[in-house]
Amino acid sequence: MNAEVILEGLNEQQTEAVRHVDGPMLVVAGAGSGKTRVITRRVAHLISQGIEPQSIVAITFTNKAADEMLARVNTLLERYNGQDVRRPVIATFHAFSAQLLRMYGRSIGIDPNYSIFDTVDRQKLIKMACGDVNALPFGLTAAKIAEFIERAKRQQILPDQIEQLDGLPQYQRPAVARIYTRYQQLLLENNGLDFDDLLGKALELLESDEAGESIRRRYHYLLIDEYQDTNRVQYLLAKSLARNSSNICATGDPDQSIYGWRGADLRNILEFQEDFPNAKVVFLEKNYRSTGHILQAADSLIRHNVERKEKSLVPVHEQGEPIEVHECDDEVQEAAKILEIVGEYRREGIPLGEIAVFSRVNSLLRTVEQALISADIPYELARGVGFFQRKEIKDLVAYLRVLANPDDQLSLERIINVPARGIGLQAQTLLKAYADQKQISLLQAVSQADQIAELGKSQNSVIQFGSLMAQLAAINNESTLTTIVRQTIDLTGLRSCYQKAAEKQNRADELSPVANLDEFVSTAQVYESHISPEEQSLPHFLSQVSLVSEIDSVKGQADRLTLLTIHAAKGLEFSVVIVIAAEEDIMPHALAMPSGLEEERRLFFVALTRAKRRLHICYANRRSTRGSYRRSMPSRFLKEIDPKSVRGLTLSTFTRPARNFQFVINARRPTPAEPQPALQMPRCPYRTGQRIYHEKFGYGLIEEIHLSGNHYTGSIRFHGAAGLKKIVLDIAPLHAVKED
DNA sequence: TTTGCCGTCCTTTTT
DNA sequence: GGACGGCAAA
Repeated sequence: MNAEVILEGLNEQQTEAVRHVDGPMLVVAGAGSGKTRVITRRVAHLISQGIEPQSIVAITFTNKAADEMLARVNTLLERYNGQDVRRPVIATFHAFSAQLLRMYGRSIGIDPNYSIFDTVDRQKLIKMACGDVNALPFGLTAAKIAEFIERAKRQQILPDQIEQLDGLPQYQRPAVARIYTRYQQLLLENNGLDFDDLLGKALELLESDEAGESIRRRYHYLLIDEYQDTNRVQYLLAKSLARNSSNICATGDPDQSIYGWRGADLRNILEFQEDFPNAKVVFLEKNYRSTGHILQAADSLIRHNVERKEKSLVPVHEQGEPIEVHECDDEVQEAAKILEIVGEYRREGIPLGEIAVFSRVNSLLRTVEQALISADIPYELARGVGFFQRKEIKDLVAYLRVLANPDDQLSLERIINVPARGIGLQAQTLLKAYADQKQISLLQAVSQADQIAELGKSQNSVIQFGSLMAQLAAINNESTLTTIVRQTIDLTGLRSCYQKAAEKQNRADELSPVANLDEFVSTAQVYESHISPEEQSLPHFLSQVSLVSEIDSVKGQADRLTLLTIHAAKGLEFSVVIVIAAEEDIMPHALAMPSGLEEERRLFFVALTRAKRRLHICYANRRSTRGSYRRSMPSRFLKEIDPKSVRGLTLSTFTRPARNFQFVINARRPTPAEPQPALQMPRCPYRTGQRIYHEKFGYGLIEEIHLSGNHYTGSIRFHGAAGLKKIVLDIAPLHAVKED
């Protein structure tokens, strides 16, 4: 056995981390310091030391990272001993938890065929719960309630402890607690788990005597990447898993913590040494990714964070070119600028796959997308409405979910009349009542349709549907995955129904629903050919489908430009990076402020450090959002970057004599409940060109006014005022101006 | 039962 | 400016 291959090309600190075998270790790895390399090498190293691959668990942040790591470890091991070895477990927290629950869940009362309920399913269930407990807290939508429940679960708050949940108004707590309770019941009845349940139940499992111990006996070496983005439950999960062995290796970078809103707790990484007192700590500070200027820019930016452990980025590459900032009039010009920049690099021979465009928000990427389409530049976008969110795919998956988990009533309700087969709302209500009364599942009620005379005209349809499901269940028992999927598409009539719809609209492009269904078949095929026989069950496949994210589908093709949100860009690198919309209210985002300033800064830091050689940042002076234009100001972060490493930023960018202020006039449209007058906006008491006086900012000129929803917005130009503020103009008394 | 139209609401980031 | 829910008509 020759360990040289595994340690080849590593620096001193990296080698130290890779060679560490037993006991806790924390690797604090700056951006671009070869962290992934260290983890993969360490896995290979452990195996080379005779440790059983199956006893190693490596937790990654995305499925994509997991796949890549597995591929890299395999390559290393092939080079190392030339033969196939059994694989370590490399997965996300969610996927790993899902697998544990499938293997051991029975011991805590979880049926291994459970469905995983995603955000959309969850909302539907919340709505049902609201109806069931007869509560709809004022001003809260199902989505908001779902968010509160999600947060409660992440903090391990049960319904009767709801008072511990902050952010929820006192008077709404009882109602939310009741909805929460009912929601959990509904999940149980559906034999379903939501994303947070996967983690929570896995923790419960690990804390149960019998299963917990056998899991700990099975996994001896735990590696966790992106440790700075773990939440409380994940942290407890890690601690519990490593309880006996203490073989936990956490890697991460506090400066790249960008998931606070999802419950990530920076303390987990900052207090690692207190949790594991004898932990070895390794710092990786040499940056192998970016040029000096890019690092200088990123470093000077992140130094503005107060809550931070001081750390440096030491460049090994040359200075390179300064980063470039581009001022644009509006988003159209910004898009043109992107095309110009991309065109230049292409002429230099840089492949499109080495170039990426980042945005703080998804919506702005769609504007860029339009420009790329018209310029005929191939691109890849982690889209908001991903493949698995498409209607036809969700329909198909719902069928499969019912097959795998007959208790999944939610999915059954989705497809009972899709394609339309004459089982309307009335028939469905009858069936549900029948099921309730007989204490059976909805699917069982369907199979007994011949005994429900009240169904009347629909009875025959329901009977036919019942035999269809029985037929599919039989196929499910005796066929391979791909066959099941294919047969489901054909026998249920999904194919023909979408085919007809397509013919009607006369659109047979590659994005057609039918093509998507076929695409799903090949997904199943790929899955089947890559996965070990014992994992080829339908539930297993479906949980994988539920846990994939948009970023997982980004393939990084050599001939395509990549469009990403900054969050999705984490962990990736590109030769050329173009960051768009570096503007106040977008980056930092208005909704994250003011408490989220440091996380927003870290986000911008992550964006900058993805670039290897060239970095471009664009901002626009005005930008159209939901139909109308709004003034925008360059991001404060641009000011924080060391000017020596920037080109295109002039002093005047931030010190213009006149400032534009956005304003809002509170002018509520009367609600229908009010007797008078008709639904009409009051006339705006201000007009463009009007001069107004503000106590603090002096005289200003109204430049634009437009109606937006229930109020008027626009911008005012004040002379000599500093910084961007939003102010509120009260409609009455006329001309009274208040600061917001 | 299905379809289409209209009003409302929201607009961050994702496993 | 877009998605979704409710409601009315076919």
